[in-house]
Amino acid sequence: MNDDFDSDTGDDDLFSDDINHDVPFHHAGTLMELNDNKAGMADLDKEKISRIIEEASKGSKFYDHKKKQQERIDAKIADLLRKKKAITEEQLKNASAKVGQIVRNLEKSRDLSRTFVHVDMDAFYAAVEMRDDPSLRDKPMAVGGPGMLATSNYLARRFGVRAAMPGFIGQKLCPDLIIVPPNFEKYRAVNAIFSEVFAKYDPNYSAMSLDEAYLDITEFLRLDQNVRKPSDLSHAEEVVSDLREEIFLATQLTASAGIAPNTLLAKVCSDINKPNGQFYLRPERPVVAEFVEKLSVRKACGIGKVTEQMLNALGITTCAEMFEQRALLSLLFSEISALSFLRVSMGLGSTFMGDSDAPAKSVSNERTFKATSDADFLRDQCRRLCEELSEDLVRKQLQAKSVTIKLKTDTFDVKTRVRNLPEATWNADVLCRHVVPMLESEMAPKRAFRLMGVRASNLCEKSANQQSTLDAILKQPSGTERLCPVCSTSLAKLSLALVNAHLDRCLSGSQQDDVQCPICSGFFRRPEIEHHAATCEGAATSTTPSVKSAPIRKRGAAREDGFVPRDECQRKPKKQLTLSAFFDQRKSES
DNA sequence: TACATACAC
DNA sequence: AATGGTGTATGTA
Repeated sequence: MNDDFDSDTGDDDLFSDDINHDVPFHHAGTLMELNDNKAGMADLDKEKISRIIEEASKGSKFYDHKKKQQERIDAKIADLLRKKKAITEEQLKNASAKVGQIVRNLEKSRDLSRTFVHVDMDAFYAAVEMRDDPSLRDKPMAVGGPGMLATSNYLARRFGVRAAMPGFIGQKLCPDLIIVPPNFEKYRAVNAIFSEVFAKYDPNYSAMSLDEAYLDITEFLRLDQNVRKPSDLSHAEEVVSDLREEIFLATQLTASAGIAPNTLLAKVCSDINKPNGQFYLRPERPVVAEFVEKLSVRKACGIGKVTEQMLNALGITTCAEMFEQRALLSLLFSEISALSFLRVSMGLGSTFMGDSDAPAKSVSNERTFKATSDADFLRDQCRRLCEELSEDLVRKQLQAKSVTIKLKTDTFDVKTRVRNLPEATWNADVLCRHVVPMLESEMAPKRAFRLMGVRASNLCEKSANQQSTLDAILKQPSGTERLCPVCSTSLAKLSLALVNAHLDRCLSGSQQDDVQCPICSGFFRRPEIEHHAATCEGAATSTTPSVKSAPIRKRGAAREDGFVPRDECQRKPKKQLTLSAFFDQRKSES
């Protein structure tokens, strides 16, 4: 058992380890290589799969961009190795002493007293689809669209088909692959069910996405009075086994879990016995030390593809190696990075859970489209993005003091331009007035874009101001031009009650199937709109567009596994309740 | 401050 | 026909 967390002075072999000094870089494999850092993909024919992916990608702009990107990373690595070469023994020795002190302090801060669980639903979206369509159960399938796959079932993974892979590549890897379009309403409903189970074990559980959450079950374990049958399992294991069983009973879906004394380790552990399994890491220092020693650095949350390559170039693949090189790392990387490496290599992680309702720092809206340099299209797109962003801001009761435009060229290069606003706003027109000029100064006759995005930042909570804003609208004498702050349609012809109804609806976010009446701007369910329109049209004096052309308010198309589109992963609508309450109050006043 | 990069999901 | 969207943190100049 290597138990050298305490060793404060650097290892002697730091000085003798010249193995990698002269190796330029050795990031492994081909450019488009399969990412197999994923459950269910350990023992497949990586060579063949990578070749197929490479074949399908070669020559594309995407591929060229990846190549350029990799060249930049290689240059960074070369830089790193040059820096390493320039380090003297003297410097290393000093660094060693400093790092030793930090290690001692970190060690003193180690807390093994709490029990964290990371729960991860197995191939969540795919599992839901298979549950509801038995004909899919014995077939390789994935959830997503032709553009991008959100997740795949375990059969498909055997072919190398995985999340974040475009559908057409998936088809090449697995000609029989069935691609099922996502149904987020359903996934959210399922999530709501097993979230109740989470809440039973930890009312403060922290959801990372629709299929993943952290729980701190310390308190639950303390209070748990259940008499359990004698078994080999520890209390924590029994409890988590129960939790997974409850999830299964409630949803017919399996989950995997990791149990550990901090969130970092719990996350790693949930992957070990996936699918439908759990792994318990006993909260004892030697156990943690041994576990972490063998761990690939890539498994740690926060160490991604690029950092992994840099560490690999330094001869570091495991956490044990990372710990050995702690002095070197403290010289080559920023303080923050070096510290986080050190914590990972010591098996330290967060022992409290992130504030689940921390205020958002930014809100954004972006969309990919067929690459174009058409100025009118781009301006139009820009306006649309601003309008949708505005809705989002109003719904969240946030105003922005800065706005950023993001543009991706047809060659996949990304540019962002930010502008500070004279005053905080959520108004679509104001956003647009600032964003469009930034867009225009990036447009050039030969430059085509494939994505545009708008981001609001420097946010301030606007609950107090909200009242005055809405008051201002509502208090305008009827007959003057009143515009809805959300959808900007004129509310001039509406009675106060109808204005309220409109705002209430607009602010709380309309449902997918709702249709907005082009005449009175009210929202109606599809079955009701025909009837409503007839009456409304009869009452209206001006000529009106046909109901068929009424704007159908649609949420963005949905994906999974992080590509949860707009609004898919929202927190509980706490704010909306207050807002509705506010309107209810107003309605009763009038 | 402004912008780019890395990362998670 | 052809590689996503949302959000946070960090590095750098």
